[in-house]
Amino acid sequence: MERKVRVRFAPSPTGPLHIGGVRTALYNYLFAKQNGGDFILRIEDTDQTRFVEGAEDYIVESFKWLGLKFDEGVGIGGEYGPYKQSDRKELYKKYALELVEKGWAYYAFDTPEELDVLRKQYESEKKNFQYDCNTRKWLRNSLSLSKEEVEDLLNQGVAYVIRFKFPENEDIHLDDLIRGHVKMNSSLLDDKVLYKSDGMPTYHLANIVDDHLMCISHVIRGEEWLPSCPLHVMLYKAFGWEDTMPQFAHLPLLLKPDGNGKLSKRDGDRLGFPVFPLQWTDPKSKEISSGYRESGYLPEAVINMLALLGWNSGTEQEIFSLNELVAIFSIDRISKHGAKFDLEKAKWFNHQYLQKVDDEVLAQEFIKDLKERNIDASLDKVKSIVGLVKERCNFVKDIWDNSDYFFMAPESYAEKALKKRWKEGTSERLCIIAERMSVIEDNFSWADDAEEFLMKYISENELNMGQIMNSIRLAVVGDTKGVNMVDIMKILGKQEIISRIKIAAEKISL
RNA sequence: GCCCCGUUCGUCUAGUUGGCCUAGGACGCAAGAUUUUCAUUCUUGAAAUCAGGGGUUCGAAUCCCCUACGGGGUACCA
Repeated sequence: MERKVRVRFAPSPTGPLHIGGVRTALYNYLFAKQNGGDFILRIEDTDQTRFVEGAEDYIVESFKWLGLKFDEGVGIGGEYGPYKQSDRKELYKKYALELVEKGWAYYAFDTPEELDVLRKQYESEKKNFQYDCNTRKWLRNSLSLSKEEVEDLLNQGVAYVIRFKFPENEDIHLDDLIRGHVKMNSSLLDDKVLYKSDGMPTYHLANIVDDHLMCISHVIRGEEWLPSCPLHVMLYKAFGWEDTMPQFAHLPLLLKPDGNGKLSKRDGDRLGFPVFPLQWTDPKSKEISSGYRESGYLPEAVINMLALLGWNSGTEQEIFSLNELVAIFSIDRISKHGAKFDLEKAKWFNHQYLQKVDDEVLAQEFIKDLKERNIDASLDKVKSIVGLVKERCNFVKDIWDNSDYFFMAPESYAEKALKKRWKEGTSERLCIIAERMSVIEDNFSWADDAEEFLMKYISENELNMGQIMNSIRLAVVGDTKGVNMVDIMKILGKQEIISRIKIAAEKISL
């Protein structure tokens, strides 16, 4: 029977949400929506020592910004709650005990310190210590100790953990939606702790219990879980839940743009791009990590960029809206190898999306930048300026560099441009032009009339256009950059243009 | 060390049932065109002996084996 598709994104609130995590969530979302399924947010906070203040809110806020909506979960609710594992704490012990009873798990009384000593000792002999089918025979657990001894220890309240008991020499098979068939031998696997001495389950137990209880149909998660997947498969078997075991899909990781290893927080700071969706301030160190949102990325661009990092549609289309992605996404087109993050391409995506944003929206954003520079300008004016310059921008914050001359007269003139554009006689000629232009009637067609006049002036004096227009541009803009000269004249107006020309003619002497 | 996963232009990738691949696209890069400037845009180009070596086959990027390299895991972290 076809099961309803239900997937979950299950971060642990140990800090800001990593961009790789966002991609995992995105793929879950796309898969769920494509199949008319549910997308669930579960918070996995079973490690109390790593809890970070504000991380949970950060996660919720991030998805809000990205526009990925959960159907169920923390902050939303749903029939299968609670969705935070610390709120489900009481539930897990029963399942751990069930496994002990069935002979799939056992109590272990070894302290972390004791195990640490063993690990070090093995290491010094260039061997690897593992709590497994061989070593458990002589370690302190309910398999090696007598029933009475175990009961005594339990009654005395001695700290214990519950470990999974891997059968000896058994091949464990799993079919991964991305990797295909994977086989591992149980003798190589260690008896993972399922239930910790602090009364909390580990990831492995909580994950399987919750996925089962929440009727999860597909587990789409990072590749770092692939090695422990055989344990998860065995847990389903041990509980007798094989029939409803979810299908697994292990995603390749996001890698550093340079060098090796997976993308980390440090790389972002080092290479100048965000690794987190939103800016994050570490509550303890107060260290600030940049976010996509604060860096000026549009959520749609981030989504699109992430979707194409390790997946492609098989067509040559690269720009996709969320809904288009939902329609066309497929797990079997996810690549198997890690992907290096590409900052340039990320910028390109943002450029594409910035062009689609309405001029008025852009203008409103840009007005905030202007206010910070103590510049007041009408929305209408800013709107037309934005319309002219946005195609040269990747981000809203680029607008200023491409339009500053609309808001202030040049204070200096670019040296290189001067050398190239300002020849002997230029100043004198511009004086004449300014005089003649001041006669032109100052109405809505002023700029066009001015252009017409300039053309005539150029041909009458047998000059070439570049000489004149470029020197005017230099006078008005202060550099060789800028949009079409007539458009600049239109927006700046007659008085301002003439004044800037006169000032330049005066200031610049060769 | 051991286990698992991977390896096509600098980067993201197409290539999925071997032949239409003299390996395609995108980002970036270079050149040219347009723009009187800068940028955009457009066109063209450079860029992968398909990690290397062995097989299988009439034929392999595509199948098999080995090696190398990369990634992940190896916690009472997730």
